[in-house]
This record gives sequence, C-alpha cells and structure tokens, in this order.
Amino acid sequence: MDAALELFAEKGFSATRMADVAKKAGISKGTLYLYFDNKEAIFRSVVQEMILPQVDQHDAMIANYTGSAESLLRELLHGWWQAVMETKLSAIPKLIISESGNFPEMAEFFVKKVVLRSRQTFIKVIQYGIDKGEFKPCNPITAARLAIAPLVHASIWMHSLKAFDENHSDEDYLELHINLLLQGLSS
Amino acid sequence: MDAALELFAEKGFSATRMADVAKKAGISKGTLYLYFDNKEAIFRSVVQEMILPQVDQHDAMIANYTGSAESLLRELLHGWWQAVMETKLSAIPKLIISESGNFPEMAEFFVKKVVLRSRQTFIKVIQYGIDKGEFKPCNPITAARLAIAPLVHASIWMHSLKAFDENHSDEDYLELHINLLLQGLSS
Amino acid sequence: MDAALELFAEKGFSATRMADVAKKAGISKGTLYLYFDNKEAIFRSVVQEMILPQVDQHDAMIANYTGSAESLLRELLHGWWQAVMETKLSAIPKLIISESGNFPEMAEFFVKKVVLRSRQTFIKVIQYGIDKGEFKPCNPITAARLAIAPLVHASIWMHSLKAFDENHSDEDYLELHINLLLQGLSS
Amino acid sequence: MDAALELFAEKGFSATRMADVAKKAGISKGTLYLYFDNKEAIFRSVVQEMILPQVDQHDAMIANYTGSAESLLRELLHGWWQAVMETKLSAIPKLIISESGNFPEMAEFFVKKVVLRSRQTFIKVIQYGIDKGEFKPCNPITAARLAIAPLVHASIWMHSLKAFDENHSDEDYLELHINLLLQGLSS
DNA sequence: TATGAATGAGCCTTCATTCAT
DNA sequence: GATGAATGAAGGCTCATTCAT
Repeated sequence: MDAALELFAEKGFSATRMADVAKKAGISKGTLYLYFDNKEAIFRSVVQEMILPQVDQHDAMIANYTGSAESLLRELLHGWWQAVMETKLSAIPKLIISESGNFPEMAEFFVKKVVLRSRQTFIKVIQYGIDKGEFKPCNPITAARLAIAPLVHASIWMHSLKAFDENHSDEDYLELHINLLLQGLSS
Repeated sequence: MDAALELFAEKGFSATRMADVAKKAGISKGTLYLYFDNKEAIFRSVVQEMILPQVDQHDAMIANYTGSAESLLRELLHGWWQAVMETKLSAIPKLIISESGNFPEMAEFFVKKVVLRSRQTFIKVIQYGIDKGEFKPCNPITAARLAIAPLVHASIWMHSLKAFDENHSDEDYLELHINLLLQGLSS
Repeated sequence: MDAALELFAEKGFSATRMADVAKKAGISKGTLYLYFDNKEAIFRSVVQEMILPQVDQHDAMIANYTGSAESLLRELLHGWWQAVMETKLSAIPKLIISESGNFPEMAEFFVKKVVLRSRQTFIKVIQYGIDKGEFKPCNPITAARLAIAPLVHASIWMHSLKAFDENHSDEDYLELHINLLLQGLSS
Repeated sequence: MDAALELFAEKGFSATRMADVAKKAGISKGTLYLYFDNKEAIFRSVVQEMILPQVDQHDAMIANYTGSAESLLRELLHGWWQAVMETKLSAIPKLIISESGNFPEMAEFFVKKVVLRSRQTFIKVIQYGIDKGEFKPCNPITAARLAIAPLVHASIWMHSLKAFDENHSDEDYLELHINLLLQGLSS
C-alpha cells in the first residue's frame, strides 16, 4: 500500500501500472491479486486505511483541551501540520483531488469523514474564540476554511509543483500563516 | 481545446479517451488528428494556449497602478479571482497539479511562467506596503504565497471536492480572506 | 498511374498510401477518386494497362521472323531486355510477385497473359533450333524458362537489392547470359 | 517465427496482421509482445535468425573441397538447391525483395551477409575453372551471378507465381541449368 | 472538375487480470 | 503462498474513402 500510495500520488490512478506497484513493493504482479481484488481495491484501501486511523487520532487530540482560543488554534494548526505534512499522509489530499472525477464516492467519503470533521474542529475553536471575545465576529465556517486552506494547499504543492518552485521554508510558511490568521481574527 | 480542458481537468490525462474529447467537441476521432499530432499535443496546447494570453493580460493589469498598498492588494486579489475563478482558466491549476508527475516540463513551465510571475507581483505590493509602513515587517515572499494560496486552493477545490462539500459562498470566502490578510499584515 | 506504379513497386500495395500517390502525381487525394474507384482499382489499372499494350507489341515483333535460331534467340532476348529493362515496365515483375499473395487473380492474369505467352515464343524458337539441328535436343519448355529467368531476375533485382549490390554492368550480364545459353544449347 | 515467416512471405509485412501471426502460431496477440517488442522486431528476427545459421553452414560446406571445377560447381548448385529450396528458407528471398523498399537496412544486411558471400564462393570456383583451363575466360563475377540467378528466381517463383504457372519439374529445371551452364562455360 | 476537411473502421500495442505450476 | 506466462479487451492512431464547396 505504501508503494501504491506513492505511485498513485505521483502519476495518478490510470497512469499507474500494476506492474509498477508490484515492482516497487518487491513482489510479483500475481501476488498483488492475492491481497487485493483489483486495481480499484488497492486505491480504496490506500485511501481508507491510511486516513481512518489518522482521523480518529486527530479527534482524540482535540477532545478535552482547554485554554485560550489562540493557543488552541495554534496547537491545532501545528498538530495538523505534523500529522499530515511530516508523514506519508501528505500525499493523500493531492491524490483524492486528482482522482475525484474518477472516484466520486471516494471523494465524498473523504469530504465527509475527513474534511468536514476536521473543519468542524476548527469551527468550534473559532466560535469559542468569538464567544469569549478573543476573536471578532465573523463567519466561523469561512474562517475555518481559510485557516485550513493554506495547509492543505501546502501538502498538494509538496507533491506536485514544489520541485519546480524555489525552495522556501515550510516553517516560515506555517508560522506566518498562524500569525496573520490570529492577528486577522483578533478583535 | 475547451472539450479537452474540461475532460482532462475532470478525469486526468490518462483516463481521458480521445473518443470522449472528440464526442464532447462534436467531431470525430480522426478529425482530432488533423489539428493535433497526438493526445499529448492536445494537452500541451490546452495548457499553453490558455495560459499565455492570461499571463500577459494579468501583467498589463498591474503595471502602472498607484494608491495605497491595501487597496492595491485588494484589487489584485479581486482581479485574480475574476480572471481565474470566473473563467474556464479555473480548471488549469487542478490539471497541472494532477499531471505534474507525468508532465514535469509542463509543471515547470507553469511554475516559471505563471506561478512565479504572479507571486512576484504580490511580493512587490507587499514590499511596497512594508516600505510605506502600512504593513508590518515580514517576509514578503512567504506573505505573497499566503495571499495566493487560498485562491489557488479555491480553484482546485471547485474542480474536485466542491460538489461534495456543503455549498459555501465563494464571495464570503474571498472577502474574509482579504480582510484577515489585510488586518494580519497591517502594522 | 506512373506515380502509383513507382510507389507500389517500391513499398508494396499495403504500405503505399493514397496520399503518397496523390502527392507524387501532383494532385489531391480526392481527385484520385474521380478516376479510380478505390486503391485496388489503381493497382489493377497499373498492372493491366501497362502490360497489355506491351504484350501485343512484343508478339508482333516476333511474328514473322526468319533466320537462324541463334540469331532469333539473340534478337528475342535483346528485344525483351529493351522492352522491359529500359522502360518503366521493369517494375512490374517485382510488383506482381510481391503482391501475388494478396492479389491472386492479378497474378494469374499476369501468368496467363504475359508469362506463358512470352515463354511460348521462346519455346517456339528453341524448338525451331532443335528441329533445325542447331540446338541439341532438350526440353524446350525448361530451356525457355532458363532463357528468361535471368532476365526477369535482373528486373526484380533492379527494383529491390541492386542498390545494395556492387554496381555491375547489366550489359555484360545480358551478353554473357546469351553466350552461355547459346553455347549451352548448341549441338 | 515460422508463422510469421509464412505470412510475411505470403502477404508482405504491412498486410500481415499481428492477429494473424498469433492465430497461426496458436497463441494470443498479447503473447507475441512477450517475445517481440513489435511487428518490426518479429520481421527482423525472422530474417536474421533464419539466415545466419544457414550462411555459416553453407560456408563450412564449401571450405575444403577439391576436384574438378565442373564437379565442384555441380556440387555447389545442388547444395544451394537443397539448402534453400527444400527448406523454409526458400521463402526468404521473396520476402527480402518484396520488403527491400520498406526495410533497406535489412536488404543491405541480406546482400552483404548472404548474397555477396554466396556469390564469392561461386566466383572462386569459376575462377578456379578458368585458371585450370576447364572453363573458357570470362568475367567470373558475371558468370557467378548467372549461375545463381535461376536458382534464386526459382525460389521467388515458388512463393509467388508458381501456383498459377503450369506445373513444371524443378528437377529438370535444375539439371538443365547445370548442363547448359557447364557446357556454356567449358572451353 | 478539383479540393481537402471530415469520417470511422481497422490495426498495433498496452496492461489489468487469470491461472497452471 | 508466490510466481510470471498468457490472455484479450480497450484505446491511440492511421488512412482509405466521402462529400460539401
């Protein structure tokens, strides 16, 4: 599945050949079919089995946090970054987005199970900040989308155009995003 | 080329069949080959011939603008949005990103001709704001990336997962981004 | 038809494209279809209309000849050589032979109308020589085949491997063939 | 390769479909591609791998022969006939000649490796006969060409027009050729 | 009469999938 | 369980043929 994730993310589903996956995994083509019914099954497994554990873990992380909205938001963003950008999960967003047209159920699954849940967490924190008076009033849904967008975008970039872009610091990127966001939100 | 852009953006290069392109264009398979050498040639044409005019136009738009950094940045972001999100250009970013692994030269072309040039414009405006004291000191490159990221992300989203996401207002999204960004930057 | 003959002889029927024929003839593809029903019709016309006049003319040449069998045979062979090797007819044998598998009726037509008739002429001359005591007894059919074989072979060679063979004199070839043949036949 | 040789010789390269080759070989289309890169590769293999062993064997046959030039020449011609006409090699000359326009390198390879080497053998024998006084002086190159031409021609005929010609004895043909040639050459 | 843009059947080739070993 | 040779459906591309101009 690691081999498949890497290849799917790099070349897309159609352009990835079973022979390539087998070769990268160090097994024979035939052996793939002992563990997966077909190419689509590999794709589904890759997406589902890599995402689900992560989602649960992420939820747990947030569950019973207390403190200022600012520090919570800061924490959340750092947590997301570490969980995604510094693991092989980083390849998933690009993959899902690229194949959303060919695998709409998978796209839907991803949105429902990952995007919306994750966004919900951010919404809660932002609402909490507004309620507390830390943040000025704004639509917390839109704010949540804007809080996450640069992170997701960074993961997509990392697996697509980063090689052709000049090498910029990801740390700067994350930190400046957090600072701009928090100052933007602060009342 | 419109037909091809739509299908490539939806399904990716490999999964798009020449027969589909022909059908969508209302011509026969053979006719495609009167105008393009092969499938790759269509892809390249789609990307290059749709992007280049836009880039030039965009450059012209910015050229001789004066006023406050804030209003300039506001203008720029609105301009980008209109030029991309409200035209068929909106499909290009997702397409390039999805196929970057299979068409690295095209990815490089896009980064050099579009991404970096566009970013440069934003860098200048931000630097101008910093110099004028409107904006607080920060790395203008990173700030430019963060100014654009939510926009590019919105275009990618629009052509991938938007259908599965609840329907949010794009106007709110843009406006809030601009406001958060400007307040974040302001000294 | 000249254009077609040349191309058919060079590349064969299948590998010759209508576009090539049209181009070589200096007309458009569509115009070809004003004069020929289809590709096969061109092929048939090329073969039939180039061969038939020649056959008749050749027959006439022999009709009422008198003299020694040797001089007659010599005459015949020279006549064949001039009529075939020094005109565009030279391409026909290679073409017919190459396409005999795909156009058996044409092959049969050629054998009946050309090969057998031509051979018959040689048979008569050889039989005449045997009867006169100039030539020693032998099977005149086989002898006729052997008299012609090197000539036909030369025409085939000319349109196939000659370019890769060292350049040998065709005149020497013809003269030595005639001399060897006549001394071989002479009693 | 046997299936391919037969079909190529019968229909030519272009007109032979991979499906036909596969069917005749009793395998599937796809399997062909496990053993050959493409159609051309089959063609090249057929020609090269069938010819080379034969050439070496033929050379060996001649190497250390002694005796009269006449009996040697007789031997050579019989040897050639058996090696070519009575094996599937007989299809090669027609094939090479038919495709010489489309595969010039292959034609050149054939001329260099087969035609010229074979001719050289005949040249030596004829020169030997001339030197010994058995044969009268003549150009041994041309004589060699004339010695071989009827044989090659017979192989071409066999795979093209023979079916439409009346059935003549090949033995008579060979024997008469040898006799005419030897009497023609003899001083 | 001449053109050449348009068509679509047909063929080469690829690759997901199967299965005997 | 693991293999890889074999399969054949599918798709890119060519080119003989048509037809509106």
